[in-house]
Amino acid sequence: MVVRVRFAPSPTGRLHLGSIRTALFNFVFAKNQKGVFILRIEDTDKERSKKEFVDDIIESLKWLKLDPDEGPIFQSERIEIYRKVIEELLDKGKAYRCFCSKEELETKRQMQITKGEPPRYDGTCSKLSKEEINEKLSKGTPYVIRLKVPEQIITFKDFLRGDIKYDLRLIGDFIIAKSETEPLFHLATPVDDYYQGITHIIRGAEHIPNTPKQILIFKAMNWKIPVYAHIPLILGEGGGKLSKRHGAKSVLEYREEGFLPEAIINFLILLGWHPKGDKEIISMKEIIEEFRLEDVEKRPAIFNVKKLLWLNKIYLRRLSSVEIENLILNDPYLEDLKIYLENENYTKEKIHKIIELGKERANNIREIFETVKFFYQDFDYNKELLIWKDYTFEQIKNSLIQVKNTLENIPEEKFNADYLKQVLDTLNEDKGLTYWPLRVALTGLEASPPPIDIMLIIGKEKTLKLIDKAIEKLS
RNA sequence: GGCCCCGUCGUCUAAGGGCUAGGACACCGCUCUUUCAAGGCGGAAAUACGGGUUCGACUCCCGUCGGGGCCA
Repeated sequence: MVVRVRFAPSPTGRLHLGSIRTALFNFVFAKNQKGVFILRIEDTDKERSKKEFVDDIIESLKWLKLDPDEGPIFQSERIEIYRKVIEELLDKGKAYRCFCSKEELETKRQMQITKGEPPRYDGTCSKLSKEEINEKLSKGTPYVIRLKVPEQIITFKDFLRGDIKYDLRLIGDFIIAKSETEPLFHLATPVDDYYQGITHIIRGAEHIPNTPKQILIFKAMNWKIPVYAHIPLILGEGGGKLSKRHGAKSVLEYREEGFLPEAIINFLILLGWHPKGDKEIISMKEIIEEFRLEDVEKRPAIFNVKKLLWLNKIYLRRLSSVEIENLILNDPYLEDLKIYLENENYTKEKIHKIIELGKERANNIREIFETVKFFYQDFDYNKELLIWKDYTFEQIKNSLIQVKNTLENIPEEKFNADYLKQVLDTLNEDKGLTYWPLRVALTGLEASPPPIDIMLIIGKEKTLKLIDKAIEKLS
């Protein structure tokens, strides 16, 4: 039998890392099993579902290369299917219309709470005769549709956790639809899972308590129950489910910040699963080969940004400057960085070198240019910054003058890394006296790439100008 | 509050009756170095607690505590 799994988000907000991880586990399992990965958009809540969030979901999956084999399938387009199921459930007496008003229900609920009973529907309308129902219908009394829930303990198997028991008496006859054409989550989901031939339901652990309700629909319709596997939640750094409220960023925000999809995938798969051995860096290809659903961790994992940063840095350093350039050129989310690639002061070759220098010091693509901004804009600094160790302004100034004179005498054809190093290294016993003020003069920063690399990019003329500026500051 | 899930370094995890409880991120130190980053070397750091079962428990069972989720 072919494995079929689905990722079924509601388009009610931007997709964050917690959700996309569910998609990733589904995707990886499907590919490992040579199965089918389906995208289903659960948009039955018309109030909260938005087109922009549907686009966000699709774009996020695309960026991370988690493309669905089927879908997107929209629940909002399948109302007719749910209607048929609801009618069948009503016909078979597995579900019934409930005409109780909100006020009635609330009073009953309060009474149950006072008595210390679990608040649940008491089943009044399940006892209505055909005549009573027809009468209420003809009067246009508003109603909802409830499922008849047997008074028993249900046991279902979770692929990761084993048997989970649930006392159905705590649920009561719950509402499965607001009307024949307005199905609720607990109806639409199992109906779709059945009709879309889903074999394995891999979803977040927050759905464990929902599972008995959905299984009841399967049972009422006499359908084969799929395998359920509830993967652990990702918790925010302060504890608590990862959510927008906890400051969880959306997938596409990470994209905007210049994170690499490979790093995000690598990071997320390691939250709850790990390959054999001590491997930390793993490609999608390897994940697909090695993934075993049964090896997935049960305990919730706390989201740790530092590790994501580390992984991203590793993937970033693997890219050549040309690859980084192409990423920027082809990603509309990084469009504003193009100005750095098209700067007329530098040749293509020099821009590649700038990227190379920035890349070593950056966590993500955007940071590359932050660390080498001095190549692109005028800068200023306090003259105190020029001071190396305990040297005086006078000594620093002399050092800079010495450097300047030396550089001035170097012919253009000898202005290369090896020669510059050879000459500058011998100027002072304490190399810091040469390089620190020079570096500050060239960058205005206390932390930057090495001065020789910078000089080769900006050229002799600009270098001398910047040194002059520093000398002037000290005069 | 009721029900459910989960408990190994700060974090992600490895070991599923016998190990000096391993790795990675982060942290600290040393090294390299003009600075930063990266690299190299080293360090500190965990089986929540209490009872069982067993010759032997991080591992199995029970309880407590703690964290999380769902419903209200």
